[in-house]
Amino acid sequence: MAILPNTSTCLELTMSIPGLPSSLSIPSPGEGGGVSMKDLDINQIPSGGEEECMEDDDESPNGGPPRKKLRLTKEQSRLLEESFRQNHTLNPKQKEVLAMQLKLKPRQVEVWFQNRRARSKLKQTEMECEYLKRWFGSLSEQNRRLQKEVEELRAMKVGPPTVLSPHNCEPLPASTLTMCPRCERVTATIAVQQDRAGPTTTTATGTTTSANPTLSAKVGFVRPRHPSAAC
DNA sequence: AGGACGCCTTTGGTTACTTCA
DNA sequence: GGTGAAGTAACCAAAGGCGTC
Repeated sequence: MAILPNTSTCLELTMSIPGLPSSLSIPSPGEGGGVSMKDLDINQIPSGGEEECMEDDDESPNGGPPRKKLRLTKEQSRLLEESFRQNHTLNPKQKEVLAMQLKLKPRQVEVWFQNRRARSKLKQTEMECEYLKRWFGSLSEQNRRLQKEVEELRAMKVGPPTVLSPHNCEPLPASTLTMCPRCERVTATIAVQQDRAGPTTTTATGTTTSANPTLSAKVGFVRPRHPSAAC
């Protein structure tokens, strides 16, 4: 059975649905019954027509009837979601069972899982994108603060921070600061020269502190969500 | 080699919403 | 202001190609 697509009106089914009488028309929203297209379950199988849902007539190689659009029922979606929560992939047996349960073809279940995985991944990517944006924002802010601090230090005519070698405590050029590839923290030792208060030497694996808060130099940053607490 | 499977991209149908006469 | 047609965007099932095992 095939109903010619009728895209000009929503009052009639615009696709052929196995098991659905061809004369079936759907009242528009507002018409008697108050059933909207969205509420209407076009896959609802009329009594006696269940098997036809699995009818293998939608493979439309060249020349065949136009592809049909299936809309899963709420119950089917719910069950699929439920089983997706338990397992993101199905083995053939699970697929078969689920398909039987849902009165769908195994291929349909397979496709649903495929699309569902894709949606999950998209969502995940979007979340990561948001996270990176926020991280970038906080780094920019941190950078801005540090620049400001540098300005302040320069204004106070304080010499540049001296980095001491962890081995012999000899001063190192700042360019030899190394960053841990894993946690991205600077691991050099930093001595901040201070007027009057004398040098404050700290290990700069994270933040340095100083008696004078305005002279504290934050070196490196703690990347959020780092898997391990310590380097 | 070839079959099964998953991923990716694209296609096409449906629906909700907006605009305009 | 209410109404219906046309246009548009978003969503999603499905197809097809490709890589991997």
